[in-house]
Amino acid sequence: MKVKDTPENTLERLIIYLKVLEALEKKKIDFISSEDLAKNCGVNSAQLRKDLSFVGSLGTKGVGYSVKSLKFSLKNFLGRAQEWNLILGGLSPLGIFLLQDKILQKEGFYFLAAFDTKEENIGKIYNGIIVYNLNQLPQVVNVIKVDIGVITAEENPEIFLEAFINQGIKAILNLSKVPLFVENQEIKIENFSFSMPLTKLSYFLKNSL
Amino acid sequence: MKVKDTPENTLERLIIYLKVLEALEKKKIDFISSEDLAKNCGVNSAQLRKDLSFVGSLGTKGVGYSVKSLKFSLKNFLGRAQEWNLILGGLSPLGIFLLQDKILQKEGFYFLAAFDTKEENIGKIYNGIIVYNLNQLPQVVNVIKVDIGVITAEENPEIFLEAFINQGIKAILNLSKVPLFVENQEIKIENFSFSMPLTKLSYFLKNSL
DNA sequence: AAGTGTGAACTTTTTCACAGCT
DNA sequence: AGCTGTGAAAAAGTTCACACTT
Repeated sequence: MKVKDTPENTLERLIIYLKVLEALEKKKIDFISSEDLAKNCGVNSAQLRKDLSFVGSLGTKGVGYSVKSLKFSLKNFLGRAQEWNLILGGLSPLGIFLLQDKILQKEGFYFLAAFDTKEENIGKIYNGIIVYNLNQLPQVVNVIKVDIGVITAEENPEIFLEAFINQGIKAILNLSKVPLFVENQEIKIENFSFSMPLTKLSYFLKNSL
Repeated sequence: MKVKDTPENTLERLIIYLKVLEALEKKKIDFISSEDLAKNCGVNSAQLRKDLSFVGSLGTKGVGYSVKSLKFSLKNFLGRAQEWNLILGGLSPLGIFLLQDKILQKEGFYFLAAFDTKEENIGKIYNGIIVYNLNQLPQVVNVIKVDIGVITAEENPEIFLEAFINQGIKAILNLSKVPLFVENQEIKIENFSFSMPLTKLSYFLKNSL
């Protein structure tokens, strides 16, 4: 699959580089050195160059990097040159927010359907996206190609995880309160909640007296 | 400040352990071994025990860990035994969502004020939280103790960052599109956007054909 | 002259394995 | 007998430093 697997930390930094490059592009910056880009990304230039070496030989010696073409290479490498189909599980306030907001769409992530278990929510429509009963998932998966399942349920998120996995969904973003894990290496779960970065900050504050 | 600094990855895992312990407590589980807890947290038991050793000697040899007291120790260690005061910068849809939702409150993070630069937003009230003009920040900071500044601006997030730092705020959660960094080691910025975990998933999907 | 790409040195993190406590 | 806590070994990640290209 790959000569050397990209480490998790490198992957995270590559995503940061991509975002910063997008901002630089808006500022009409055409070329940048590893030194300058690194400063904008909170790393040192050796780190940045080593990280980029996982993607390829992307710069010009003596010159630096083309912002546009580096951005292009990173988007490709990260699977962000294409669009992805999402479904949502659990109609919490956060779930409804994500359906209504356009941020994810702008980045190429499209919600195609939502699922819930509470009868009163079935049939509701948010931003053109229909809420189905979770037991209708097999039929929906039959019709559309689902890439990523996003779990926003406030209660029993594992019910949605199980249903998603049973329907062959391989990538899960879990935004519920409780982190979820599976043994199966073919399935990737990303756990996130706002309390993660906030707790890092509370730890920092507690220890910086 | 500390004998040995807690590594970033350990810190992140400790936060996961805390969340999982909270879930176990709800399931009325009183005691658990490192082996079983580790399984629930997606790590191996040696990792978990080593991580916990940064917090202290928390288990009982031959027995395991008390769910309640381990949770308590972790909360204390992570600065989550106390409440924290937040202000919000930038009245985007995400910003409004965070003001209105109660998730962060339930975890001990309280928004006390919001700030924006657009005249039409000043004076609005969400969930009892008043939106001030950013130039009123000094007066507000004079009256209330602000622990964490949360940036949700869609445009020019750096304006809020600068204003927050100028007012002595040391902890920043940046939820804007572009990651922000500062040299000053006394200030801690956590950058987060949903596109981080989603891009990790798109990378995974792209490479698991 | 300037700045990339990368082996080699160094540092940090993870895993192993077992002594020691209950 | 069972499971923690932790030094020591192994693995992984970061930084250095310089050969090499433009």
